[in-house]
Amino acid sequence: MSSPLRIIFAGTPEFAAASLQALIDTKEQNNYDIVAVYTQPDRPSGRGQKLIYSPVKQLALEHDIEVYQPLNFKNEEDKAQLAAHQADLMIVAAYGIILPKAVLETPKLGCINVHASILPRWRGAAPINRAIIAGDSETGITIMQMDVGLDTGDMLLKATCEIGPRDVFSSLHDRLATLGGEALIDALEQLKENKLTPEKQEEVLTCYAAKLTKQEGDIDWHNNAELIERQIRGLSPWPSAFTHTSNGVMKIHAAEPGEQTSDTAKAGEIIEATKKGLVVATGKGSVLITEVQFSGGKRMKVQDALNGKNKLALIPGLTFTQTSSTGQK
RNA sequence: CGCGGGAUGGAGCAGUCUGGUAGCUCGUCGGGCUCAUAACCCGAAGGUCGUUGGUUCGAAUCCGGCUCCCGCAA
Repeated sequence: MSSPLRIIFAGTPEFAAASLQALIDTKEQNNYDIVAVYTQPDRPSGRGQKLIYSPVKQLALEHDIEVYQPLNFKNEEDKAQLAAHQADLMIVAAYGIILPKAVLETPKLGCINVHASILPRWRGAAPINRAIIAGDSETGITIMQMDVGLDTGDMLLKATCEIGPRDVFSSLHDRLATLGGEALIDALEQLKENKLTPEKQEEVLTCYAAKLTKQEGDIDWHNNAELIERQIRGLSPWPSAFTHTSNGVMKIHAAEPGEQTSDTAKAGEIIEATKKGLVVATGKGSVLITEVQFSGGKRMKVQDALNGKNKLALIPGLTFTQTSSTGQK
């Protein structure tokens, strides 16, 4: 084996950290040299005003890898600094910063991206959530050569993964994160041997995974049960599906298709409240809500919620409402 | 100093204002009833009340410091 592959890694959240971890785990045997890690600048987030290090930054620090956090790559200094690493390759995973052409062309082998969907379906920011919400039965990881467009580059390698009927964002995310790391290593090894064949994305099949907004979580109980149930599973734990109860806003973290239906119940009405969960009527069919969270409290099983102070808001016959139907933002 | 809620047996909560025997709904374990059960009946175990200092004859409760958790907002 010749000189090590000089790699720059760029990523921010947990999903990206899994890929970085995979690189770290295999760098000895595969001869990788992770010369720098790029991640978004620390921002005051969370409560208070604490600066939280991104998962990628934390991992990099644990392994004594240099971390860079430029705002963007618009100024020459940042570009020069990037070039100074003399990298062969830059790996980007959920970095969250647009890379201009000049940056993409800086490393000898360019930049490759770990994307959490089977492209060209679900280009963009929230592919995992969108796949669940749309009811896809399969998704996966695409490793691609980046170009100036948003997830439009040529595809190098794909790995698929099923979406189960009970999958919520977090469960699918974790599986994809692991799969992403594996696919990345796989791709790198094949790249070294020149075995990858770039494949163009078929334009007609593309669709974009738009960013999630808080408002999308506001459940319209007039929709049919399947749609609502997917909305709940795809948005948990953030921004999370929610509804209004007699006791304030209630987030809903997990749900399954309901078995019971009622001819008389209005959309949003609680039909049944048992240990198994809350059966709620919708425009068509019902959903079984199994995990909820009230303001100020932790998420909990419906079974537990029925024991405590919020039980009065969960009595059969009461109706959940959507924000827009009651007025106000 | 962004706003606010919270920490009490394994879980969810009450009790705190007005200091004085640790309470509720579940779960767990044992027993009973039943063709059977996630149902019902009887019984039991399980808590230094987040931490620390103070006030008091006496603190879950009043006062001060600290830690952690969560909602909103970003």
